[in-house]
Amino acid sequence: MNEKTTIYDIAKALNITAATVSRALNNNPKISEATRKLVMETAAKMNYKQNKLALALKSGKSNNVGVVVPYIDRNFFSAIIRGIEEELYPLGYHVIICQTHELENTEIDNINALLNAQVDGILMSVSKHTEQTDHLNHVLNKNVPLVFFDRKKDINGVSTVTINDYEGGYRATKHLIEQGCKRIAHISGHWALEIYKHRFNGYKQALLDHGISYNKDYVIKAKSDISAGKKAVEKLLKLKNPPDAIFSSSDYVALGAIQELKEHGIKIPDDFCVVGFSNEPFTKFMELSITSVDQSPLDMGKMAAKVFLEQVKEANVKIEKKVVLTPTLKIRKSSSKIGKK
Amino acid sequence: MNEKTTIYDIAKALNITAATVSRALNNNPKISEATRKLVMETAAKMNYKQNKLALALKSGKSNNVGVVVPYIDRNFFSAIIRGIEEELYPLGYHVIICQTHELENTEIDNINALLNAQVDGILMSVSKHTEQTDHLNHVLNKNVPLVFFDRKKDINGVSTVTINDYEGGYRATKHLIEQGCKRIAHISGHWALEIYKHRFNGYKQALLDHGISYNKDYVIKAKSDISAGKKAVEKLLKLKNPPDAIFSSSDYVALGAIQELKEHGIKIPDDFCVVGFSNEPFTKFMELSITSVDQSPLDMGKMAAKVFLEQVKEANVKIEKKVVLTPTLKIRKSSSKIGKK
DNA sequence: TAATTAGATGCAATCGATTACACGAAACTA
DNA sequence: TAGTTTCGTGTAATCGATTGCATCTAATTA
Repeated sequence: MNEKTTIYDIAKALNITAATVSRALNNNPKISEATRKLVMETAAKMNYKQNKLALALKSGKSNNVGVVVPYIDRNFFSAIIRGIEEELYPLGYHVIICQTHELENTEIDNINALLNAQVDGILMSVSKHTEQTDHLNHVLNKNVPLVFFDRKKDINGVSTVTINDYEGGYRATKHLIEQGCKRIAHISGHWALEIYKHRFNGYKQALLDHGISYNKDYVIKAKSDISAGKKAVEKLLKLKNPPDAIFSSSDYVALGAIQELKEHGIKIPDDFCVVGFSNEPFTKFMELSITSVDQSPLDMGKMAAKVFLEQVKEANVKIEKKVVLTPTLKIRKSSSKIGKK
Repeated sequence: MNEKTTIYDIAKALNITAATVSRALNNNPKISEATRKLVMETAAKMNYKQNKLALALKSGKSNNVGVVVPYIDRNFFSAIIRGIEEELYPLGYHVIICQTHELENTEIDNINALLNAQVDGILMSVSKHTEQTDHLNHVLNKNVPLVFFDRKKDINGVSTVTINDYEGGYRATKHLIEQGCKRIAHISGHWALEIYKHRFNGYKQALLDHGISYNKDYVIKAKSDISAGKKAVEKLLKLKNPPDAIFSSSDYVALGAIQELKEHGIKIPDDFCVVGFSNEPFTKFMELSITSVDQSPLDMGKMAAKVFLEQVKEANVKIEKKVVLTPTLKIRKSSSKIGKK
């Protein structure tokens, strides 16, 4: 029962041409009302479904977009994907998802695979370890719309959707200062990603703007996981003049830091405040909920999709749009000295 | 610079036929070594990339599989997707993701869209509110391999990958009994999903097997969110003889329950034990970490992919495979009366 | 009534790759 | 040397839908 109805089957059944069937189904005005109705009914009766592949081959449009992220099972990225999907699905697009695992080669493979699959566009967050840009230029040469979100490379003609990481760092730090913290440390990430530089810059500027001098010893670069957070705290506590607060560029690091601080019997937020970054779901769920910078990933995804759609619309014009979203500070217990009940 | 090389371009450049080029690229033994080499080199030079759409149309295989889940941004599902991807990517498949938001109509739309896109198979977890099965039978009629994971419908000829929910419920409950809990309540989910029935059955049987009588008042059906957990606890605590433990079919409900219990000044795990289900990441991160039943979503995804691949391989034979994975109980603080340090 | 025109449909090429079949030339067999 | 293989390529159809151009009929116009 391999039921597969094509326009030829319909044509044969009605003793007309496939061309006529095609026109009728597409509401071409050249077709008589009678024929159109007849074709429509027969198509429904025969359970006809348009073969998108044939259409794609003919039109050169696959109605698929590729989304490339480091990991799919991180809330931040899956929420972005969800945003993209919500925006694109109603328009008939499908989303093909790839993960790079932060590997440059995997990223290159993915991009090539997506191009072979004739996707109509690629939305991506570049991998931490990507240095080359040949594969990205290749996308542009093929005239396939490319949009970066969150993590970007500076390539001419590519639109980006990011958050203002500087502002995020600034606000988080300012908040800690307002809580009365005097010696604020910062745990950063891999500086190959400029997002971490920006967060650091915001941190530094907030200190200076409030008359606090910047102390190099208070800044640590670390991986984005719990154990890195623990190690960082160990190191910080050994300083002559240990800090009384941490602004971390990662929620996982913030969590590890908190765990380690507790081990040392340090009371949070009374004696030590902690702020994370990303607003991962768990930060809210903890008994000692963690203050964090929200990146509104859902909006970021939607915005990236919209930028892509604009590019599709204006295929002739070269658009280079830079959308910067403003992050929000979610203040929770881990940094709420003031106004504690 | 719209560089798009086809086999015809290569053919023209070498003054041979596209057929020969195609054969050379596919290592057809009928082609002379000299020609093959020449074609290969020219293809590389001209930056040729096979058009998968044309191939798909010709072969009837798109090398895309559809994955349908209720939500993409729940760890359980995104981890499954990751598992599927890891298994299928190396074989050249791409994954097209759809979410139903638990809506039957959206599910139907998604399935139809995937069929139109000529996917080679559909892997799915059915929506909570799906009652019809027409759209699913339609998939089978088109001879498109269908695999259910986690949530299934009983349809003849469809393979499934699930966990043994009964066993999960049984082990969780047995564990609570071993901790000395006497009055164990159970918070279940929407019984339209048989997974919840099975977990309940496991719970009930564990009680009976250990000489504890089953008390209907201890069982509450609730949605899978935090507030539902709070409400359920409120209700349970009002009973004449309130319970001293909860086995919840959801981690979110377990979390809500714990929050509410704390509000009532009840000490966990000393006076009350709680076990959740799904092993969501946050259960591990809490200071009072939550015991939970792990469903190994990564393995589930991989297994679903493998079952799909088998079906593709044996396209002529009808395979109906039922894989049941055994869940693991992750014992954490929320239920560790014994052996507490 | 003859000529023009609008309306509806058919014809055939196209998108890019694959492949059964045909064919010519070289090599081998008897 | 005539007959048979073998080898390497070319020819053309195919997958399903779209579309510019040609064609035919019927209706309108002069």
